[in-house]
Amino acid sequence: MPPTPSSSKAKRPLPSPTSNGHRRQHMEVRKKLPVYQFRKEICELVYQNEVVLVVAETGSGKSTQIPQFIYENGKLKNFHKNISSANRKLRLAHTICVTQPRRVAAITVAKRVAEEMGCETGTLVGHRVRFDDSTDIQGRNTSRIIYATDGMLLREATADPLLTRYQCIVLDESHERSLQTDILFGVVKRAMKARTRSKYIDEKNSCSVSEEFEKDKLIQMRMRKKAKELELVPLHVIVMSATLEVETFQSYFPQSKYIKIPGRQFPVQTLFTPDYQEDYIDSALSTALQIHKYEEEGDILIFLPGSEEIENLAGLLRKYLSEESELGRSISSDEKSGEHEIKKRDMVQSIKGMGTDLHSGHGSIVNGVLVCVLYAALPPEQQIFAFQSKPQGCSRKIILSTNIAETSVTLDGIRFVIDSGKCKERDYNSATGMESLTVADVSKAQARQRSGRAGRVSAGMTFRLYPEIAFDTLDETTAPEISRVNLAQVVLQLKGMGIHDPRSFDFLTTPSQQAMLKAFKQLYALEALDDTMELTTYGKEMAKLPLDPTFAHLLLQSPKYECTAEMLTAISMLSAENIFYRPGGSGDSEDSSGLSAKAAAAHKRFTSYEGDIPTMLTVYNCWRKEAIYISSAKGGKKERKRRRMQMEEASRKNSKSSKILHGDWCTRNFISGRALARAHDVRQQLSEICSRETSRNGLGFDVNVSCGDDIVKLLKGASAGLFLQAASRVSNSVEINKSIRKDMQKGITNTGRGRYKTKIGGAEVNLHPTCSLFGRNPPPKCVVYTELLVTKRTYIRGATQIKEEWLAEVAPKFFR
DNA sequence: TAGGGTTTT
Repeated sequence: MPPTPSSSKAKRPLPSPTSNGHRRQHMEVRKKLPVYQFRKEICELVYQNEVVLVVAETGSGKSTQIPQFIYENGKLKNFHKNISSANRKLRLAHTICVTQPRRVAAITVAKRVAEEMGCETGTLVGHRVRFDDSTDIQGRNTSRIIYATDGMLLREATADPLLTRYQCIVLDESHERSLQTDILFGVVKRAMKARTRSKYIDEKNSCSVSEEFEKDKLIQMRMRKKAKELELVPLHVIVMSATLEVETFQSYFPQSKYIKIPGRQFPVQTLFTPDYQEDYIDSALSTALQIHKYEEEGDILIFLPGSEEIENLAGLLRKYLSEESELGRSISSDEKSGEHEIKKRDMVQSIKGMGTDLHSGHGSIVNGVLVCVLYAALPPEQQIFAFQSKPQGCSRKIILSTNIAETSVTLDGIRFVIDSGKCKERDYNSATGMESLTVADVSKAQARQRSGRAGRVSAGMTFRLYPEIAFDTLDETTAPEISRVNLAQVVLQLKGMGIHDPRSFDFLTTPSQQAMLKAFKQLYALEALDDTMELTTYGKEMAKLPLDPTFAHLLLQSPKYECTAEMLTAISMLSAENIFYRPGGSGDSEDSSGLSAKAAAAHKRFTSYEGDIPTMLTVYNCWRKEAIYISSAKGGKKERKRRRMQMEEASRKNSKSSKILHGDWCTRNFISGRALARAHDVRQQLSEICSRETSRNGLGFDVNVSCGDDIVKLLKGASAGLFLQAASRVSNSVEINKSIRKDMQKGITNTGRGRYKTKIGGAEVNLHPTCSLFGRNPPPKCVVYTELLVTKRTYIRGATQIKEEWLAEVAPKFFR
């Protein structure tokens, strides 16, 4: 059996659950996993210690097996002998919660474990992710092993900081150091300290003396008292990590014990280039062609930083593969016949039944090689080529991917990895408050992770497009996300949990004080915090919303401007991934350039003169009017089947009307169906929270208040919500006139310029080309925006036109 | 005028 990382467990064909025979079969498979031999040792460690660190490489089976060992061993349950029968009835602290950084992993691993245990998902084993909670279907509290996203457990901790339901928390994939996992570390430690029966050694006690810190100590004492009253059993924590970063975790949990479990990987030979490469695209191209020429079989995975590089290289590969083969053929025939003519023939064949009319370029075979691209912004229909097995007549697959293939998805059959050594990295400058996304060197850990992708099916090879001395200079690990983002939402979240001073929160890696301060300032400006940095009533409302503070404020301002229904839609759409699908590509194939024109034309009908907020409304409203969609957000298999039938029925009924199915509507309009569906789900969740009574932890306002066609109300609402992010056009007349004259000479009539200066901060920014205002002539004098990001230039996105004088009206404290 | 890695509530 090849080693398989956790997230793909459920993809393997499995016998159907429930029968004893099948359970036995599963048992055989389980016994072969490296982790199985350690089951007794693991259980003993967990039983005797409150924190256990498990270091296990890919393919050990840790994610699926360890929670089952703990459950089956049952020793932890013995703690319950000591608790009162009343609490036993409450079923407190019976459950094991395993957190995952990604939704898909939580769902698929839960499914796999349920199959191994011979039950349906949602019974003994369940998953809990946003919009999809299988543990909620058959009455609460049935699941004893819950796989949840770490964000979901974090939300739960807001209402229940003691994590009363759980006896054991397993923090999986800790080495990834995602924002949510990192916060969860502190939250779990807090609950553990309150529930422990032994004295907790607190290494942080001596270093902080702030008043808030004293308040936090008081709260900790109260939590301890409550835990005692509830007779809560001690909380056991298992930290699972794939790489050896034990020291970091051990100094964080000084009382922890640690166990190392071998993984199951085939050996991967690593090759470096002798010198630094000037152009990694060119270098990747020749490496891939050489592998293809000299190596018998095995698929190739190439890691590149972004979609642009990927589409470029894909175009080059297709071109060279067809030409080289032709060239090779003509040279060999040349030797015999002396002919020099290189025949040009169309070598590109479409795979029947796989491609859509739209994007056949992505799934095409060139001389027996399937070149496919993979990045998150690519619609799922386009991504499938990378996952499907090779079609007939195809001997090799070359996949070009971003770091999505590092952790988020698994690809089968990879024997060769080509690593550019580059990735796009998000960073945050707390001095300017600007986020950036730029090409950076990968870390050693990342490079190893990439190499590992070649050793899943058999021994593999990895080709690093940089010299070994360059590898030695790389950072050991990537900086944790918490040190690279705007912390406003983190601070709001911690405040919402009743942590008075987030600066003294027990972080695994404490973010910079400057970044913290910046977040405080932003929240203060939004009036979420008062002069004493205490959460205001308004701040408490903001914390109830699963949104960035900017969007939370935008939504909470909407009732005042009578545009709640509209803002709900706009925020849901803007906080989703890219709604508009723009077929990428180098433009070297006619196919792709024609497609981007088609997409642009399709998008044009949604474009509003006033900018992105009204544009998003138009897309959503058109979709509601023209497409048939039934949400599949909640419910199990049966429920989904029922909904699908409902949708087909609706489609039949609507056959006479102009309504079409969701998928067709999205394809026709070059809209990402997944993003739109998600936006719809987000909208439903937000409006549920908004309309729920305040006594039930809601916000208690009418979500149906609409401004109708009164766009001024909407734009004023946008001004009030986004006043911190306003910018006015740079009107350097000399400069503008010069460029207009130049354009006129070139015959360009569209002389609109989208250059702005932010009202607060005074940064020079540009309208991002994906803004609906991009290209408007003349561009608006003043805009508000939802995002500011530095890539090749400093861009604002989500821009909407406002009137400058409104700012004084909506935020008099800031503008006069 | 010219373009965004990945994730989550």
